[in-house]
Amino acid sequence: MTSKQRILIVDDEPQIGRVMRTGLSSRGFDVRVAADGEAGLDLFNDWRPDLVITDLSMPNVGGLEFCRRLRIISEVPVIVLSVKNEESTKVAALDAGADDYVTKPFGMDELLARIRASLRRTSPRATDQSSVIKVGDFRVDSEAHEASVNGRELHLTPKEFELLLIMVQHPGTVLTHRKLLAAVWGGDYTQQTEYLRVFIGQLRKKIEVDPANPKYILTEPWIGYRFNAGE
Amino acid sequence: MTSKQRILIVDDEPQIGRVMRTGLSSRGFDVRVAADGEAGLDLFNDWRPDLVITDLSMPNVGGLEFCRRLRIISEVPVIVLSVKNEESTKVAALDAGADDYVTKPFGMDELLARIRASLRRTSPRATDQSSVIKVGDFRVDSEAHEASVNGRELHLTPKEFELLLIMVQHPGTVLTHRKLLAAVWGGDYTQQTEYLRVFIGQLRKKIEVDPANPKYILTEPWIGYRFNAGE
DNA sequence: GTGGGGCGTCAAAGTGGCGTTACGCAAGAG
DNA sequence: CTCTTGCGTAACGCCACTTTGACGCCCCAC
Repeated sequence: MTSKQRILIVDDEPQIGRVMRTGLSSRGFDVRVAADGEAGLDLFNDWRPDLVITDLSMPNVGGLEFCRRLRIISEVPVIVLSVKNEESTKVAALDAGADDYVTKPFGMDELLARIRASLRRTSPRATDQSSVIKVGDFRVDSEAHEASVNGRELHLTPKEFELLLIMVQHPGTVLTHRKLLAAVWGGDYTQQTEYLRVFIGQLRKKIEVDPANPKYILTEPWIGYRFNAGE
Repeated sequence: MTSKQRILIVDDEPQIGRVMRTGLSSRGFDVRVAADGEAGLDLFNDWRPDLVITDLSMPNVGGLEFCRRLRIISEVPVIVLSVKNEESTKVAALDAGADDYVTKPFGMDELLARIRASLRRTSPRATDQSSVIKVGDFRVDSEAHEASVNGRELHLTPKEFELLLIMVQHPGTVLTHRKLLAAVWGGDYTQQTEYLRVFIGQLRKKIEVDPANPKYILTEPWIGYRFNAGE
């Protein structure tokens, strides 16, 4: 699995930092908080985050100065938060190197969308928009419909591919006949377990080292199948 | 001295377009205006601007649909303007591919600062002004609507040309039926895969050495096509 | 020991995507 | 008006994939 995207928050108000930290963490980001510009620059150098969010008004090194100094050492995307809605302030922040300026109060969904937009520019393949799933020995690209095990390319038919896709999306858990059938063939086919017998068999022939003793797709009798990604 | 930076404005309200045109022109930008999404996409292909500003609510192809279709063919920075201040609208626009979202009414200075911030990200590729794309054995001039393979001039119809243009812009990647249809025929034709069968066939007859064994346009069964530009 | 149900395998029959060809229609040129 | 050119549509054969049915194996209950 690709490692989490890192976001550095620079804000001197502890409660705001905490709210944002939990909000962003729950969306799969790795988040750290610095209390002022100095600490922010230090932490940036040590931790090398993928994106920086900073408040404009801070003690010691203010937001503007922070942006300028950060821009000298990095081109990391920066989003500035502020209560000020004056045009001159926005212009100053953007010209200091900020990529975006968001006025408080703001919604978490908007902030997340602006984060996605900024990350899209600098690390196009690393955002959650990416269609590639890596788990264990497997790599599956749901957009290109490509899949591989331990680097070996697989030539899968559409149904085989969808079946594998569901499995890599739920590694380690038991997938019932019903769930698998509904996901691949649609809700009207939840009784047709014979489809699974055939297609699981073909999938095993293509992905297992020894199809007679499967290590990836395990049978859970009377229930369904369990996917073990390896490692 | 490099030539002026080009900005395309897509807006159906003439007076707004005119105001922004004069405002941006006086700051040294080369500005053109398109009245709706269709015209915007056509003008984009011909003129290859460095940045696009679009209104969200337009007749025919709306701002969201415009963003999505533009994103298929280009990574150009896009700023969306709108009177709507709802968070869900902002999120939809940003996730449709917009880089920034500005709520009307807005100040010209702020817009200019946001334009500078967006251009800053892509400015190193300022030579992208050229409308000529060279990749592998292909050379495509989107402004002159000329294309050639290994120096051999191609006589392509408009649809054939647009199809080839999308492909040379995404060499090596899988282009789904849906994407190709949306890019060439528009979002209402994403089911008409028979169009692709016919036009891909005609394109192959014109660009492939052996159309029966294509080396440039490879078919990815059930998914779409992959363009291989050749070394 | 015997029988039944779930599971795996195989192959024939059916379905549907793809490439190809042909034709009708509309728009523009002469 | 006629001719040309490009676009949309339908039909057909080929072939890969899906569906279906048949059969054997294994486990477990009886």
